[in-house]
Amino acid sequence: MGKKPNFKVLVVDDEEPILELLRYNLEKEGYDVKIAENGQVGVEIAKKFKPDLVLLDIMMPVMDGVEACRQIRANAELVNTHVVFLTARSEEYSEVAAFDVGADDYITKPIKPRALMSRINALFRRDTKGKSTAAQIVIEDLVIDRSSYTVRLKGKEINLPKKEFELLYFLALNPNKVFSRDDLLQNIWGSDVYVLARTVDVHIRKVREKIGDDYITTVKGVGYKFNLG
Amino acid sequence: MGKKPNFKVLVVDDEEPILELLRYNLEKEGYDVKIAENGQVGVEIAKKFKPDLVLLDIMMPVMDGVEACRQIRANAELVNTHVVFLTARSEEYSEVAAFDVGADDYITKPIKPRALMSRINALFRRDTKGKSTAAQIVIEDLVIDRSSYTVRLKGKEINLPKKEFELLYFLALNPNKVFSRDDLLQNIWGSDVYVLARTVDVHIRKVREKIGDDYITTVKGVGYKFNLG
DNA sequence: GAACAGGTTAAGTATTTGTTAAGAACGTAA
DNA sequence: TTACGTTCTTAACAAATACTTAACCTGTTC
Repeated sequence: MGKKPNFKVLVVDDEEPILELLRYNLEKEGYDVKIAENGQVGVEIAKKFKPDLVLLDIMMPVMDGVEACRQIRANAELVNTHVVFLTARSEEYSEVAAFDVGADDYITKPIKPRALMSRINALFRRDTKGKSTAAQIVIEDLVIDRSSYTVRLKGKEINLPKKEFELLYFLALNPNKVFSRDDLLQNIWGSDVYVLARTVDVHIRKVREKIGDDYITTVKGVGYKFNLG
Repeated sequence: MGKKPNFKVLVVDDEEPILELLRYNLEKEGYDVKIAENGQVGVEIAKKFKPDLVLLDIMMPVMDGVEACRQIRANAELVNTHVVFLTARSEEYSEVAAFDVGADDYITKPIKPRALMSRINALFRRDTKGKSTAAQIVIEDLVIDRSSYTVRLKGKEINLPKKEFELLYFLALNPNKVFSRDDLLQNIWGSDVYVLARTVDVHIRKVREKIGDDYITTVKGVGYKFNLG
């Protein structure tokens, strides 16, 4: 289904079935998943993998979750990593310890995949918020409104599909700056999407078809730009 | 993370770990937090701090929660302060007393931070809503009346079930703004309810069935919006 | 004119949404 | 309580529409 923008999740648990359950569900949601069977291995992988989220069982052999969390929190490269504990209902006391060590949330077993996914998605949603996005860009007769996802040209509303809208929005956000097709693919499609550069041309054409040829200029051999002035 | 508009919370409990657990979670949510270890200290701090919410343990040395609540309620400057009791499951008898003394809510230990935060946020949401909530929204032929929970289209009354009404109401309250299915679930269903995003589609369809297709527009790949203008 | 870059078009594929229906959950009244 | 009617959620399939590709066209440069 919906592709997540490259979010990486590390699952650390000593129970094989739980690892598989979580891996399956997370991958289905589009996350990049790695697993570890105890805290020590978990911490090692975390250092290399630099996950955005670690799901950490508390009771584990070799190194328990609380200690693993402490070590993760101690690593400067992992400051932006979320840590969520998985605990059996009985282990209530570790709750306090977990938060002391810097957990972001904790989830009690038995795990309900749907609820878990919902909470994880919410966690990342908060992250992605606050992106620098102008609510509205006004250039001459053109009004590009991100909150309503509409474009108005001389007051007349124009309907743009998602990719076309984002293409126009991105270019207009950086007027007079030329972007190569690859730049545009990176910024609008995302870094993990593989599509041909010429795909951009087709979208550019569709946008021009709707707002006219005046706003977007081709810089031959380089790319496209939105002109202002 | 999410900054709350300066809401102040006072936590009164004699157990250190619980105080810390609550303080940690509340501060993470963006609240301004103070703590007290018994009712007497709690009341004193409350008078100066003027919190928007007091989380009050019932069983405490020096002065118990019920008495503390009574004193808070007796203070004219604290009329708008919410009081929520924290109790062990066994202390059921105090429930009646708690509400008699003017408690707003009642939460049993062991405390689940996630659920607690959810309830607290909901409490404040109700507060802030009061201002931005229109009793009646009138758009062209459509009248949405929150107090009577009814919708009239061209004068004819239409019966909408709760979810459908709230969906329409929420969208109409923020016209022209696109909301993703997840946004809608968060705002209407609540942050602790886990249902599939496609559930929204079904409700949208039912609303459209009743008020026609003109008011709610689909923005493909993004979500839904109520159109105005 | 050959090589190259971009424009344009159309077709196939993929994705998203619409719609329906079944049953779970909920509330209410007997 | 049970029975009933309603509402909510899910799942499945159909329909709509967006996206990507590839092919062909145009114009420019050397």
